[in-house]
Amino acid sequence: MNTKEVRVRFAPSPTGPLHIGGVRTALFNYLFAKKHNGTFILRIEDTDQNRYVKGAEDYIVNSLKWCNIKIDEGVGVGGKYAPYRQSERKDIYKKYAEQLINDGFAYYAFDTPDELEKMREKLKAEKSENQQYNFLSRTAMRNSLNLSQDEVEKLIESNTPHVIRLKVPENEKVEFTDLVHGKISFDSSLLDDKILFKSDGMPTYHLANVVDDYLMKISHVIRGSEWINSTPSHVLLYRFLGWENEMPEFAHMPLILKPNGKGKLSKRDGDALGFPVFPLEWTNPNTNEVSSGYRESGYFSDAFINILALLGWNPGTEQEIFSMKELTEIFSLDRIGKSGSRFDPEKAKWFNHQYLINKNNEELAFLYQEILKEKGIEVSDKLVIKVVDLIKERASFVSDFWKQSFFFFQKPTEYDPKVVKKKWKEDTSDTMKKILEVIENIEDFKSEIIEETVKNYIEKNELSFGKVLNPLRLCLVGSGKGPSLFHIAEIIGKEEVVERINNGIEKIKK
RNA sequence: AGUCCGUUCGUCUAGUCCGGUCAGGACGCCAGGUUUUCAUCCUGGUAACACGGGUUCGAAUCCCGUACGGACUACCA
Repeated sequence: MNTKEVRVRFAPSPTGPLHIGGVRTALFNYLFAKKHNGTFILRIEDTDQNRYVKGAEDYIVNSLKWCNIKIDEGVGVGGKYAPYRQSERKDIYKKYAEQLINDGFAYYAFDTPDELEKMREKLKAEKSENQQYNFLSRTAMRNSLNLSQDEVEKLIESNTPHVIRLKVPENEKVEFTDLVHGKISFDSSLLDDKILFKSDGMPTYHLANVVDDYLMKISHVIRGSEWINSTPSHVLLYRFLGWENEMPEFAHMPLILKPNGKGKLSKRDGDALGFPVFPLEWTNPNTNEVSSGYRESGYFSDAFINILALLGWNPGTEQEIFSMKELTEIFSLDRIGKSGSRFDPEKAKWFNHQYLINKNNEELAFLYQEILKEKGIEVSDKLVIKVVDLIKERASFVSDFWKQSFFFFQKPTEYDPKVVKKKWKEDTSDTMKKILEVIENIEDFKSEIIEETVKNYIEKNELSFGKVLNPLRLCLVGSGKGPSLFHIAEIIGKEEVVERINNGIEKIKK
């Protein structure tokens, strides 16, 4: 391991919302940085003007904020190596591209899209192993390797569209050590002459990311494994630019796969998979299509982070619940797995449940109050706290609270027919009438006292618990579910209990 | 098609580097227990080393091959 300062970057392109794979990449970078007292940088790779999506950058920043992934340096916060938006660094890249040309490692290419297509078709027809622009095919193309210097100058002066390509050598072994996968090697003959500079005056990702990583003194490049195949081109760039000794270390993380089996998870999956792929809800600015987010679906951000942290990484212990702080203390790259993982919505739910039951009642009540207000229910925080305490173990999300507790706030409007059929017998009305009397006589309407009184009555009259308590629950709740009947009774109060029993006697008929 | 990467219960995974406990945990599912009910909870159960060779006293672990999966092969990142 080297001892240089850890500086890592998360470098998304603003072509749309971040999906959970992107968030995980950001998270792993962040955790690695924090673990080593390093710096986490956000760099926006907006070199493709055509794919730019309005609002995407804000979305990325907001997502990281929600996740509690704090940006030390970069877009939105600034820093020593500003600007951090590649479109604003445009001029920097040109210099290096020209340096590569002067040193014989790159060249101008004037081929039109048409000509490129013809070349590929021709090679295909010849059953050539690949149709790349490479050491073989470039000899027949319109580029500065084949044209005279005069011609090249003339073409450039007359503003002929052109690109700058990397001159990839033939038959060289290009190797790098990946911190996740170990040594990976490629034969340079299989690499294509990557475009470094596009005809629109923008660099491509390949040039820009190498230049920026070097200038920003990035120590480790942690990214998805879809980048493995272009890494040798990057290694070549570091070498040709004379930066091989300062080259960052690479760690390629396994991809997050679609749960149905096929392929990597993609932004375009939206809600098609039956679970959100985005951290925050996203409205496509072009189509106005809305895709759901984890935040809006009721996930706590700390639970969400916990879920993501364990996708493709594990600490080697049996602990599964981790705070962000714990993660920053124990995270390490060498415990990142090699194979892709599928996201399991069921387990995600379980994680949220764990976080939910560990939250304090005040916080949950505060969140639940918003829902109650929307339903036009105005009740005291004190009451909601009591309710939450009784029902939180039965929920995975705050949004589950209503169906677990509506009966605290309103009378049942219907009675579950199945339960009615099973529990409401011929003589139940009479039993309820008697229970009603018993309840009406309770002075101190506390759950323990209600329970004691009712149970005493049952025993004294040789009734069974089920025969009394089940119909009673039906009256109070409308179904056969819910927390302790006596707790419910205490919270809704004697008057309400009496009213609901009367309603039940009247409305529930055999 | 080529290149690169990968493959342990249905899913997330431990164990692999440094061969040697009935291959461990979690989610899910199933059963039992607790409960006035439902849920939670507790206990138990279900279920995996892709395949074939080799090396070895012994292989999930090392080597080779096959199969399968994935990524990449753009003037996208």
